[in-house]
Amino acid sequence: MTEPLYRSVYNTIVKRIADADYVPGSMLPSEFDLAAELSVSQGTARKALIELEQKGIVQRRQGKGTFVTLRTPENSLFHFFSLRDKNGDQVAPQLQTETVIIRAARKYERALLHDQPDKVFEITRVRTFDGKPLCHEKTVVPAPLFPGLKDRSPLPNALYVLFQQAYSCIIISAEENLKAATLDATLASQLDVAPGTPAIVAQRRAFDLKERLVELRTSTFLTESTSYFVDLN
Amino acid sequence: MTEPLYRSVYNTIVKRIADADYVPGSMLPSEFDLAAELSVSQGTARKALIELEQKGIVQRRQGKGTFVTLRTPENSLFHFFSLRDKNGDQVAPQLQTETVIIRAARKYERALLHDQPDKVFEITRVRTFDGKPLCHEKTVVPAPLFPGLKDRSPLPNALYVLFQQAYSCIIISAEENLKAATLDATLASQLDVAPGTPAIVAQRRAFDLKERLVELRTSTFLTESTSYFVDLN
DNA sequence: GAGTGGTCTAGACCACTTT
DNA sequence: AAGTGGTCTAGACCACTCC
Repeated sequence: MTEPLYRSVYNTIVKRIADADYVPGSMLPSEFDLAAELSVSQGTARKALIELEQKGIVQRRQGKGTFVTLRTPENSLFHFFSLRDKNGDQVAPQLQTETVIIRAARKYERALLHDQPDKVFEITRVRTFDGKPLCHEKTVVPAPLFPGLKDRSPLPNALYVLFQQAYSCIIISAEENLKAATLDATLASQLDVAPGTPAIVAQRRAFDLKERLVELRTSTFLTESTSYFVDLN
Repeated sequence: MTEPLYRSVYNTIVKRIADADYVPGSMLPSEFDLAAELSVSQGTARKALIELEQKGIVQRRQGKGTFVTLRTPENSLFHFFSLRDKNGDQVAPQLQTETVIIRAARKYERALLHDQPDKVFEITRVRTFDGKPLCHEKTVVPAPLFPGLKDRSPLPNALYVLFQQAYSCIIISAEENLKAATLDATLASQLDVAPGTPAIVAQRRAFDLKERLVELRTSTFLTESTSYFVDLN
């Protein structure tokens, strides 16, 4: 075996979460119990748990236990919505409008998304902040992964909370590619600004616990009173 | 003592790097030697070293040793320049023009920068990629921290390499706030595009090993053939 | 072969949370 | 008081690098 022991412990726990043996918000067995069950030392179980915490898959709290990360509107925002206001505080936008349709996947969507879906849901939303439109989002997800999604509209503000609670799909990480653009007439009118207003356009790819690409999202942000925050390390 | 032992080991090592007892590129004492010297167990020294590696301050290589991170043009680019081309590959821009001046610090610069400098160096550069202008950067650093900087012009492509080698100032982390804008006539002509072209404007704050804010930078990126990549975790 | 970091163990004690 | 994770120790053996 070239694979370290703690890695197999890690993988075992990931599998159990993916299989809903351990559900979000619940407590994992203690380090001692996990170690005994998997026939490793407590230190080895601990190392696996620490890596799981660093990946954001579990959360550890001294005196309480280790818990499967529960996506809440708050932490979902914190991890996956990077706009800050002029004071550097996180922006909490409101949902204004939403449309959900099901349609055939475009060729590139089929090629990229998990399991090469023939059909996808397309969720289009406009969010506001301080009473003014702030961003336009077009989210595309594989239809087979989220049966009945359309019937749930209006969807909650934080999609990833729904994905986790209703579909056991836990979003762990995402990448965005940003470009600058000027708004065309259509988008400008939806965001209630003049055509030609500059905006940041973000192309997102989001991955779940099994490292499957389960979402493509195009967000268009106005940056007059907010900015997109990036931490470089 | 509320501070854990490994943290004081960590701080001791950071201090030694800041004081140039350990210089970039050189090997630290082994875990065993550090532990003996500081009267802790090997495991505790190890924990400090692992944290230093996660912060990017040292690099560990099995069989070889632990080394103080050396900023090279390559890794400096990798960590602090997030533009990707259409294939998702890192963009390596060339330097086109550069001006360095020394001037009085503006009020907000004096308030933000380390040690509230009265004078600052302002470095203005245009970078190209594939033969075309790609970005305009205005970098402001405290003059007292970088004596004689102006006389070194033309500065190397990667400023942080110079900061480290010539001034023992090791940049560890940075934050950027991004906005979208349309270029005014001046910037547009410098980047050889039409006025009104959309661009991403990034306001950077860079911090060194001692967590001092030592640089303010405003970068203006064209995003026609590149995009600004962000990893969300 | 000698020296380095990487993995793994077994045990101790501390700090925090809940009952 | 009991149970959790957090720190710390002391030791073993493995994998990799260099001479």
